[in-house]
Amino acid sequence: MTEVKDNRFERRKQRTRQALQQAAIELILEKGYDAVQIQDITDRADLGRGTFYVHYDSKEDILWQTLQEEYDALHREILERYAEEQSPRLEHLIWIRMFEKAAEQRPLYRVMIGSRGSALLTERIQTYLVGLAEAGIRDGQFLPGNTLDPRFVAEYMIGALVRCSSWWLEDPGDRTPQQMADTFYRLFFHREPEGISGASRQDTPLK
Amino acid sequence: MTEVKDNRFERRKQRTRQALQQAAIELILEKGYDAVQIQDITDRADLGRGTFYVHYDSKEDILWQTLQEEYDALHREILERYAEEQSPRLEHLIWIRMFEKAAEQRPLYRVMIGSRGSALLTERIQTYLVGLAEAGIRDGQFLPGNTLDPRFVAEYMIGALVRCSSWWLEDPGDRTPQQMADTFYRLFFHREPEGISGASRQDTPLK
Amino acid sequence: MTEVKDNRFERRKQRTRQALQQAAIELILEKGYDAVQIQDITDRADLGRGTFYVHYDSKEDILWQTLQEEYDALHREILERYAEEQSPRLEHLIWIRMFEKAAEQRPLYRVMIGSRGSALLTERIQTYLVGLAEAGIRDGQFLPGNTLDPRFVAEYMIGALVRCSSWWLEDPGDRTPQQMADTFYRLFFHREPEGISGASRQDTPLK
Amino acid sequence: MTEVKDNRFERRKQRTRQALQQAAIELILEKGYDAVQIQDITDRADLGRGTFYVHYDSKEDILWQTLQEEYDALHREILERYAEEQSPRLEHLIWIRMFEKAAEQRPLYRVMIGSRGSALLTERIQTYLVGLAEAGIRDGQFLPGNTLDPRFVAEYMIGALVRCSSWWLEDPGDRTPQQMADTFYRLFFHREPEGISGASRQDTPLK
DNA sequence: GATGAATGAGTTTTCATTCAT
DNA sequence: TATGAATGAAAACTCATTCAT
Repeated sequence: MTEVKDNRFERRKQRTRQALQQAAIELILEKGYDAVQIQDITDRADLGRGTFYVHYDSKEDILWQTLQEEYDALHREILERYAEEQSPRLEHLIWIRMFEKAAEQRPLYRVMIGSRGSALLTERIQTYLVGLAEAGIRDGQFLPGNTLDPRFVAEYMIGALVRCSSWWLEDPGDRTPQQMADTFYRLFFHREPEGISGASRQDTPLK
Repeated sequence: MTEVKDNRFERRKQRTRQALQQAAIELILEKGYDAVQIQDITDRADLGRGTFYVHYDSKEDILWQTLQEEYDALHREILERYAEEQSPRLEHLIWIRMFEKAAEQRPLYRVMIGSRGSALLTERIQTYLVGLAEAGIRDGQFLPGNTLDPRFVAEYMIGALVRCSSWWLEDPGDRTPQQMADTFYRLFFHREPEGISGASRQDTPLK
Repeated sequence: MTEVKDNRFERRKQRTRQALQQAAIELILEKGYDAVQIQDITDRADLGRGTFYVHYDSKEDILWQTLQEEYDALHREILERYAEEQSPRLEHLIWIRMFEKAAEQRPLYRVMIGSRGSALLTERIQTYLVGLAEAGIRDGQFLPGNTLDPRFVAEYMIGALVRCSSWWLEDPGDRTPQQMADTFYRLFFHREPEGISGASRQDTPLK
Repeated sequence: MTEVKDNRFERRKQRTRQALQQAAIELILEKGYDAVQIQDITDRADLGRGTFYVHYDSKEDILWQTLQEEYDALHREILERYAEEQSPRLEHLIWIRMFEKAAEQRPLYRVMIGSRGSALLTERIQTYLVGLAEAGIRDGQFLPGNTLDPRFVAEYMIGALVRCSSWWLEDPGDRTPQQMADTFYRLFFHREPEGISGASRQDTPLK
C-alpha cells in the first residue's frame, strides 16, 4: 500500500522534474542563460511558481544536475566501450562518439558548450574535459609518444574540439558526426583516419 | 579660446574615462563580470554614481568599448607589420605577437578571453577572430595548400589558440610568449618552427 | 477542490487590490498625484513593496483601472435608468445623478476631475465625456433642436459641468446634489427646471 | 563706458532668456510638461546646461514667469480698452479679444490651458480667471441682474470658456476668433450677439 | 507534493543641481 | 555670464525566495 503510494508519488515527482528540466533547456536556448527567470521555467512547464523550489535550489542547480548526468553517462560509456582500443584508433572512436552524442542531444549540448549557456558552467565542463584529457596523456593511453607539456596539449585539443562542436551544433549543414570526427582527426594528426571511416573521406588532409 | 576650453574639458573627460575603464577591468578580474555592479566601478574610480552614465550606457558598453579599441589596435598592427611575410613564417610571427600582446596587457586579455569576462562579449570576440582567420585561409595568405573547409580549420585554430592563451594567462609559470607560440606551432603544423626561434626549442614535437 | 482553492486565492487577491486602490486614492488627495510614490501606497496599505507590481504596472495603471470601473458603472446606470426619458427632463435627471454619484464617492471624484489627480487621466475622462455628449446631441437625444456645432456644445457643457462639480466637491457648503443640478439647469437652459425639483428652488434664474 | 558694456550684457542676457523661454514652450507642446527636462531646454536653445540656472530656478519658474507676463498683459489691456463698455456688449468684446489673443499666441495658450501644460499652473490660471469673473459679477459689471451664486456662475463660465478655447486651439479648423466668441455668446446668453458681429452669424441659436 | 500571492532587498537609472573655470 | 562635467539623492522596478494552505 505504502509501496504503491510511494510509486505514484515518485512518478509524479519524476514527471514534474522532467518538465522543469526540459523547459529550462528550451528557454536557455531561446533567451540565453542569464535572461531566463525561474518563473519563465515554471510557466513553460505549466507548474506553480513555488514548485521549482521543491525540486531545485536555483537556476544553476537545475542546469548543473542535468549536465552532470549527461556527461557522466558519456564518460562511463566511453570508458566501458573503448577499454581495449589503442591510440590513434582510440582517439578517433572517442571523437566520433562525442559528435554522435552531441547530435543526439543537440539542445542539451548547445547549452553545455554554446554561448547561450552559463559561462560558469561551460567553463567547469571544459576544465573537467581538459583534466580527463591530460590524465589520459600522462598515462600514455592518449597520444603515446607525445613529448610536449600534457596540459598544453590537452588545452589545445579540448579548445579546438569544443569550438568545432559548438559551431557544428549551431549550423550542422549536412555534415555527419563521422565526417566531423574525420576532419578533426586530419587536423589534429596530419594523417588520414584509417580503417574506420575510410569510406567517408571527402577531402584530403592539410599538406 | 574655445579651443583651449575644449581641450581642458576633453582632458578631464579622458581622465575620468580612463579611471572608469581601469576600475571596471580590475573588478571584473576580481569578482567576475556578472558580480560587478556599476556602483563598484564608480566607488573604485572614486567618482559619483551618475558619472558612469555620463560616459557609458551600461556595464556591457564600457567593456565592449575597451575591448574594441584593443583588438582593433592588434589587428592594425599585425596587418602593417607582417604585410610582406608568407606562410608558415607569417602564422608563427602572428602567434608570437599575440602571446606577447596578451602578456603585456594581461588583465585586459584575461577579461577578453577568460572565464571571468562576459560570456557574450567573449563569444563576439572569438567569432570575430574566426572570421579573420577564415578570410585569411580563403585568400591563401594563411595555410596555403589547405584543402579542408576553411571555416572548420578557422574554428579549430581559434578554439585551440584562445584556450591555450587563456590557460597561460591564468597560470603563466615561466613560459615565455615565444615558447608558447613555438609549442603551438609544433602542435598545429607537426613541424619544427625554423629560423625564428630555433634557440628556444625545449621539447620535441609530437611524433 | 480546485474551485475552492481558486476562490480562496481570488478573494485574497481582491482584498489586496482593494487595499491598494483605497490607499492610492487617499494619498493622491492628500499629496497630489505627482507626489505620491508607489512605496507610499504599499506602506499605507500595509503590504510589501513588490506586491504593487503583482497587480498593477504603474501608478497610472492603478488609477486608470479604478476610474474606468467607476465611470463605466455610471454610464451603464444612466443608460438603463433613463432610457425612456426625453429632453430636457433627461438632461436634468442625468445631471442630478452625476452630482449624487460624485457626492457618494467624493474622494474618487475629486481625484477624477480635481486638480490633484493626474492631468493626463483627467483629460482622458473629459474627452470621453465630451464624446458621449456629442454623440447624444447628434442623435437628437440630447438638446433636440440644437443648430450649433455639436462638438462645440459638448465641449461647452462638459467644461462647465466638470468645473462646477470640481469646485463643489472641494467646497460643498450646504448645497445638495439636487440644488447643484437645478442651478446648472438654469444656467444652461435659461429656464426653470420643472416637475422634478420645483420644491428645491432657492434662487431665480438669470434674467 | 560701463553704460555701453551693461547694455551689451543686458542684450545678451535677454537673448538667452528669450531662447530658453521659446525652447521651453516648444518642448512642452511636443512632449508634455512632465516629460520635458531642463537639459532638453538648454539643448534646444543651444546653451550650456548650467546656463538655465543662471536665469531661472526651475522648470516651473520659467513657465510661470512666461505665463504671468502674458495674462497680466491681457488683463491690463481688457481693463483699459473696455472700461466704458456695458454688459452684454462687454462680455462679448472680452470673449472676442480672448479668442484673438489665443490665436495670436497659439503655442503659449496651448501650454497655458491645454492638457500638455503643467496641471498645477493650468489650475492656478483658471482659479485666477474665476476670481476675476466672480468679482465682476459681484460688482454688477458682468451679468447685471444675475440672481444665482456669483461663484457658481463664474465657475460655469470659465469652465466652458477654457474648454472651448482649448479644443479650438488644438483643432482650429476654419473657425475665426469672432465666430468662436459668437457661438459662445449664443450658448451663454441664449440670444443673438448684436451690433458687433451680426455679419459673422452662421448658425442660429439653441431654441 | 504543489500552489501562487506576497515579499523586499538589490540594482539600475534618471535628472535636477552644483561648481570650478 | 556662460559652461558642461560631475554629482548623488531619489525612484522605479525586478525577481529570487518564502510561506500559508
